[in-house]
Amino acid sequence: MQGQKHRQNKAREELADRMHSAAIHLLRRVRKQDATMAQAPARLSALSVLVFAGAMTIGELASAEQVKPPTMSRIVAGLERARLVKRVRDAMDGRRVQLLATPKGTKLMRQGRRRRITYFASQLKMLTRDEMAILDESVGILQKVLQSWT
Amino acid sequence: MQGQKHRQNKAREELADRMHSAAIHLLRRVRKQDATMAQAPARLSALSVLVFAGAMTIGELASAEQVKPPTMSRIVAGLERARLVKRVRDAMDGRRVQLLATPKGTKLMRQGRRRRITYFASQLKMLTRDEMAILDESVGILQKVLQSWT
DNA sequence: TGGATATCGTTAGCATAGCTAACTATAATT
DNA sequence: AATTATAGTTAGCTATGCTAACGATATCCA
Repeated sequence: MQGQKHRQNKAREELADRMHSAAIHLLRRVRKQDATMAQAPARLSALSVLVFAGAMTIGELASAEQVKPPTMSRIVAGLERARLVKRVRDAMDGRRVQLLATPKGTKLMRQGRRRRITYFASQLKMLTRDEMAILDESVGILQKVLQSWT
Repeated sequence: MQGQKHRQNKAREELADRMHSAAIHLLRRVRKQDATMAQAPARLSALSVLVFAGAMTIGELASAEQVKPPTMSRIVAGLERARLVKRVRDAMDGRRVQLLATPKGTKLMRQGRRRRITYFASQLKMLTRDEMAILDESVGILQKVLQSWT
């Protein structure tokens, strides 16, 4: 039935719209906590990947961050200047450069993540147990959508 | 009871962490659709507020976008150059400048929003009716959290 | 083997977007 | 009228995204 399909499309689009908007506003809020870390957002995001997923090359990190290589090259240069990561030339392939978070980088990341998450979590105190459960379930659903995204 | 409180805090932090991460990844995906509009993200976001919430001043728009006035001043300059908004001096208070989306701006926004949302919405087709309902409810909860955010 | 081709990363140059400090113009206060 | 407050802009810094062009290294294949 055509009318029903149309209603379903509309429902999906309204939901998509609201989720999109909520995500934007959530990140704007949370981002402000990062100011205490004295590192720009793209750097913190890249460092986070290195700390929590382990060493990788510039190209891999660029791809993980959905950014072009020259952009990642510069982000890494900044992180290196701040002594948060170090480069190690690949012994097998001289073109490749493995990136490693330094102890300083790892420490900063863990502390920062903790601060950001704690801040957001404190805002969730207003929610009931049921509301928390719904949010919890919804994140799982969203993760599934993101994984199979084409 | 202290043990229970601790468990609750931990649950909140884990949830906050997962929501944070999901929001980041969602926006990275959706953002790419905006390329077709030939306007940068901050401009599209500001224009969106003007189109969907109506005319307002630079300061109000800056505050709505959680950005400082000089930043919004420049974003609006770009939108004006592209003839997507126009400025109208406030008759009551000569310091103020009301911003209005032009017909061109309104049209672009509606089309762009449509494209972005349609793209995201198409990814939601894999979900069941129940999963949609959970996401729907969760967005309402998140909106509530954002509204009362301190 | 050695020249062509492919890959990894960097450099250069452009536009956008965030900030603070300092400025202009207008309004409000005293 | 003089002072103070408010709205917006300008100037100048840093950061982040892109493409195009380049150097260095690896790989292919005739």
